[in-house]
Amino acid sequence: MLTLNYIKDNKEAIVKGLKTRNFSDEAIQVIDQIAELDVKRKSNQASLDACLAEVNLISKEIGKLYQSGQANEAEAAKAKVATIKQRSKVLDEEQQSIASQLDELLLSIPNVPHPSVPAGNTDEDNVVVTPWTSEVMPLDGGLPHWELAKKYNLIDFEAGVKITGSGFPLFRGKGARLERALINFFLDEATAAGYEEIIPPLLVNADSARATGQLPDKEGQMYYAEKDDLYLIPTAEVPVTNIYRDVILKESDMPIKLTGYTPCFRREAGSYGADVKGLNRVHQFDKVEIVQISHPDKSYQVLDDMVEHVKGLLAKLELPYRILRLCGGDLGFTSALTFDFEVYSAAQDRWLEVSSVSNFETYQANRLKLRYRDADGKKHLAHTLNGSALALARIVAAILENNQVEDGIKMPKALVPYTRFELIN
RNA sequence: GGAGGAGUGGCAGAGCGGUUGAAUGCACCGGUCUUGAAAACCGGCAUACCGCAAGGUAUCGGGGGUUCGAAUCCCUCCUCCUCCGCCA
Repeated sequence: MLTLNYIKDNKEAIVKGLKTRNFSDEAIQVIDQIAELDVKRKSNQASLDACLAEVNLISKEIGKLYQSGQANEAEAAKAKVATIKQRSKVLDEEQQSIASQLDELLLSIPNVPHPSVPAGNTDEDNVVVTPWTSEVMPLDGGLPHWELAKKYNLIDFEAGVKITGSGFPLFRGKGARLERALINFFLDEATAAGYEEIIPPLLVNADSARATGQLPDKEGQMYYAEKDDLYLIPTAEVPVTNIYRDVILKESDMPIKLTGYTPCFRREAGSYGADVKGLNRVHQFDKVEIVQISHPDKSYQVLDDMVEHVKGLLAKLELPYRILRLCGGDLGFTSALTFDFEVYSAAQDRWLEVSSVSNFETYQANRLKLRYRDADGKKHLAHTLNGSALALARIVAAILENNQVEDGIKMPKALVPYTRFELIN
């Protein structure tokens, strides 16, 4: 969330940002409500502090009175404290109510979009920044991946349905091998680019989910283990970024570069039909995530680096892709600027989102309480960024569909050392 | 799962109802001394909020309670350690 000070000092910028996100004028009034509540909060806190100070002072006197045997005077002082405490109790309740109202309002404000974020309502309005990049042109048509999966016995969707339910694919044989090859390939590439590999827990507590912004606004997206009050991670971003929750870094610690492979779990209630066919949208998928914690001055350079990294992966996989700059309406709640990567699927004649690379600036860091100390010893919020490098299920779909040759499916060269086979047939 | 023990500042570690936001040591920063360094000595050194400041308030694993007053007593949750049980 945004900090109170930022909101007070940058009202214009926030209002403009909320408009980019298509917030209504009524919704934008929260900014003023927050400012008013904050004034109330300060004056109430001052009164409360004064009360408590008085109680503390008298209590010390009572101690001295008892020690010097002046019990009567002490009793009188106690009575005085009792009246003050009645007042302080009221003030305290008031303060707690103000704090929770303020918190609720603060949580309702999304991140301020970067100036380069285009206006727009839906994914139709996203701006294509890299139109088409591929050395190989895909075949026209061909079979969609769910048919290829069946033909070559790579993915058994029915078995997944029986074992768990719809949206839980079961990979087998060369399909499983391809999945594992991709995971290893992505991790090796990230490691070569200087990212430290992490294997995090797959369940997280509410504090962690809140810190990266999944709670409260995306609660319904996560699987929840009620008995233990834990959430299945929707992305490695959650556990990996939370490593640095409540941490004060040295300036020289940054940038911190982390990568992690995890399965990702998403409830994704709602949509049915062609959009969710096969691997297009599943409840469990594998993903290699890259995360960076950056100095605020460098974060946009870091974002560019991460975009370049993802470009490199897609180039090595010889997949045709385009990059989109997300418009205000499609931008994630916590993000300031996001680039989506989409891979073209000839068989389905559509673009599949395979990566999303974002700069959250201080928005996550504020919830995380992730700060660094500058040369003068002053503390500032760091910037956090992350991106998929890459999301597996759809990449598998794209590789299968785009590499159909007469006698099977040809693996991209870069992947062969990992798959140890060149052809699926 | 059962039985015990423990959680205090960056680390180690005292305090176990009153002037303790917290002794002491180490680490760290500044200074004196020195040609320089070490040693020695002097000073500084938690976080958040409010305040121009002086200063005030809160925080001794989290939450709640008792009390005029809680790091200290009670309840509860969490974490760690030891032993037993179970187990990939």
